[in-house]
Amino acid sequence: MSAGPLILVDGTAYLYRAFHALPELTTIDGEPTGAIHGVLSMLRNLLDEYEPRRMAVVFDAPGKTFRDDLYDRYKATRPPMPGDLRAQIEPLLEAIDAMGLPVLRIAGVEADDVIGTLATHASRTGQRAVISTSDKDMTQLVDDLVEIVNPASGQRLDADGVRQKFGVAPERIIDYLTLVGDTSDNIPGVPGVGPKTAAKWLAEYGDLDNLRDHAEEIGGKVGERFRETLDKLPLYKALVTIKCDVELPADPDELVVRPVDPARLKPLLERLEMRTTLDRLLRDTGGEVAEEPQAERPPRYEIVRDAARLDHWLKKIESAELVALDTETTSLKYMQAELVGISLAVEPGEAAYIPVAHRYPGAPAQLDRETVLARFRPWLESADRAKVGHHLKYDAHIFMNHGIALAGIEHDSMLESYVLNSTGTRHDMDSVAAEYLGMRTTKYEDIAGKGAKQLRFDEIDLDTAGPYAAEDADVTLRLHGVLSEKLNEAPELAKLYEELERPLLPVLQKMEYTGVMVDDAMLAAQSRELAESMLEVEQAAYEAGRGPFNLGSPKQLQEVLYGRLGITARRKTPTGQPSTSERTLQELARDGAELPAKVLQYRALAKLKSTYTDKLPREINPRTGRIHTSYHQAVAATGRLSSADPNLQNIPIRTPEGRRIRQAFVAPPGCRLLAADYSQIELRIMAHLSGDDGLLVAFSEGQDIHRATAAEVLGVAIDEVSAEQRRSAKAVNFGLIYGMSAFGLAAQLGIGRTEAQEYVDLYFDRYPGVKSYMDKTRSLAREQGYVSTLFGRRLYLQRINSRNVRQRQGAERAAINAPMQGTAADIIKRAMLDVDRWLAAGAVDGRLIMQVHDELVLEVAEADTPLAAAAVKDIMEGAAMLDVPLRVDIGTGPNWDEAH
DNA sequence: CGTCGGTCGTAC
DNA sequence: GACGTACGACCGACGT
Repeated sequence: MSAGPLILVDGTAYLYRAFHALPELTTIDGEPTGAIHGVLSMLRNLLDEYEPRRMAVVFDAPGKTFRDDLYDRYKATRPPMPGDLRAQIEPLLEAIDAMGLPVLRIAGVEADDVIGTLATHASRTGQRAVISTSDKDMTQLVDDLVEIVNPASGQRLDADGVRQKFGVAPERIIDYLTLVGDTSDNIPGVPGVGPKTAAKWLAEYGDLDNLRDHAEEIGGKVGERFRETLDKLPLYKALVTIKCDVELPADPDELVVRPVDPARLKPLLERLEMRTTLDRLLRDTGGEVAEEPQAERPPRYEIVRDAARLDHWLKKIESAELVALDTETTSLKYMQAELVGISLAVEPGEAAYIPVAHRYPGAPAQLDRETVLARFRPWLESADRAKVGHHLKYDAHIFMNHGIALAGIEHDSMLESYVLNSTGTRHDMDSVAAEYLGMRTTKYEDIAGKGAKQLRFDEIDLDTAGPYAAEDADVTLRLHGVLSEKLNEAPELAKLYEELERPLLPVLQKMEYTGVMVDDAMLAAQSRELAESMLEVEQAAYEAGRGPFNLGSPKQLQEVLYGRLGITARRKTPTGQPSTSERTLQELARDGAELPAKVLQYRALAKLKSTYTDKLPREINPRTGRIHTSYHQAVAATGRLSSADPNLQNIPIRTPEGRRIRQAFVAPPGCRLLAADYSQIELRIMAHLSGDDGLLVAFSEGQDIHRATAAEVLGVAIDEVSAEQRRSAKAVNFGLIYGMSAFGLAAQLGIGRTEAQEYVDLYFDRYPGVKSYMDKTRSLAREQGYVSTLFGRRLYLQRINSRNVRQRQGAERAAINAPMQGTAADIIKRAMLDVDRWLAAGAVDGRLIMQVHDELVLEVAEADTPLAAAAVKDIMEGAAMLDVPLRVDIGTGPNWDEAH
């Protein structure tokens, strides 16, 4: 057998420790995962520490053991296993097995016994073993070759350690435990005898047998007790003795650590929302990950550093049908990134990296960046030379930074992956390659390090950087091969990709590059005002809270509120803590509590300041004086865009104080901002998709939809609907879009649950088409596992048939919402393409600058504003032909606030 | 001193 | 016992 000890893990002890030591965790759908997290993390530490070749993770089997037969009170004081823990066992075992670690669970005995048997076997055959457990009973197994390590402290116990800790040798631990007993197993031992006495007696008399023979010699009360317990001692001894001759299902020598099985581990840990753990496990095992059978020869990656080879590759790409293209740069921030190198691949397994700006001590000579770009320019700017990339929007930005307008963006494998299945995987290249090629690609972190000492790409050694960079192009080409084939098998999706997502890419690139002008002086002034207000509110809060504390800390607030002030908690967070959420505070404030009101004010101010007025000025590019967000095109499950760095899709509007921030989004001199937003687009889509007559009529007659709903459902005349009634109807309308329950509606409106249910019933009674549409959507989702938008975009719902009620209901709500949210996303994307095309035709001087889900913002030359407003309205309203009209509200102004 | 999960809050 | 989709700030625990 090999070197290195056999590692024996007390899985049951791990499990309980993880469950009790860690906060409760659940997935978004409520599946408990805390213990799984804990156990996997402990296992990972163990693997890091020992890098074992042989190992067993041992768990108690469910059901009775021989000890229960011996002693009917065995473990009788132990509460039954909590349901939240029990539920985690099966997935945990599955995960450990998928990690390649042998799992043992043998009926009729406990984990201790299996471990005892294995440790004894190891020791007898001259092998070392390490037992990882926090259970002191196991110390009886320690000998010259077997030691124990505590998973929490990392403390190791060999025979000497046991002697030090317990005052007896490992061979005497059984006797020791017999005397002392074990409360957790409900073994009383000798009353009055604790660790000290037991150790003293054993030191004096050697072992338990000899001690019994001299029972009469022991004086005092404790001697009496000992003599009273004598007849029970054999039973106790049998109970504390670990059984070392368990019949094992397999040869202990077969407990070999296997490679991780990503195909099993990935879906499981993704379901459990343990992506970080997953990434670590896959990374840790590195080369040991089960390899897909290597089809062809190893890839050939070339680093191009001279003119002759550059010519060679230029010729190659000129004649190639499709070329995979990737750039390496100095930064992820596209507006400040500079080109460091270009990667190309023309056929799978054959790629080149052309470094142009690696700068580190001893860097070899490279081709000059300007020369290379000049040579590449015609090809890069040619619409006839087809390129494929992974996230080419970024590369387009980089070339733009060097004055090159990338054209011929034929394919983007990130968008292909997104259209195929928006939720099955993340869409970064490493994830997509793992998913569709079964490949573990080199990650940036792998070559650049991470954290503060992460290198910029131009600082990375060419011998390291070259193969990585070339691999990116190679993998992109291979991915496109697989993904385009899959897309062609689903014509609806292919169309969506070809006609919507792919053409949108350059439109977004232009929007980002243009950016939006922001008045930083105005934001700075707002920051100062906010700071003043915060100071006032803060003082008032300290007074109300009877002393200062960190207003930004929910935890401290919780202590002050429910501790110091003794307010009764009326709400709990999902983790069982008394809640300090806005809702809760609002309720408390309404009841007259002073502190909650102040905290709410403070929070609102702090949010505005830190997230917006402080943050946005820092995001202004000094070169352009503008903010350049990133629109993520492959993130949202429903097909929406998202915006980040900074997020321009959550700029406040609802409150007057927040709304002021929009005044800082301005048009440059000579221009106006034009904001155009779809009115009630999701409800209109609901009307269209459901075909409900009542809704269709209401919309085609141009009625105020919430008012119309209130009138219809409550049976009042449309001009007699009160504000309160309209508010309720609005909540119902929005609730429907979100797949709401009566419970949720009740919470939203602050009414009783039955009342809410009556409202919902009444609604469905009046709008039967909506009811049947919802039912149909749910059943369709169950049957096919996905739902579709009007334009064929699919959203797969992994959990739609889950046995877990909460998970399933969550998926059902997503199923209801996705067609409406997704169709709206499709429509505005179509509108963006149309508006862009119209702008490109040059009738007006204007640019698209923002998209906020149902709103487009343009910057237009002052003189062109009326024309642009009319045209944009027409284009957007005509972006889709539904059974109800699309309505667009248009506004213009010097800033975003006034354009509404 | 960074990372990460939890909680909260902004938008549509 | 949660009405959908996002991004991101802050806190506090934890690991280096």
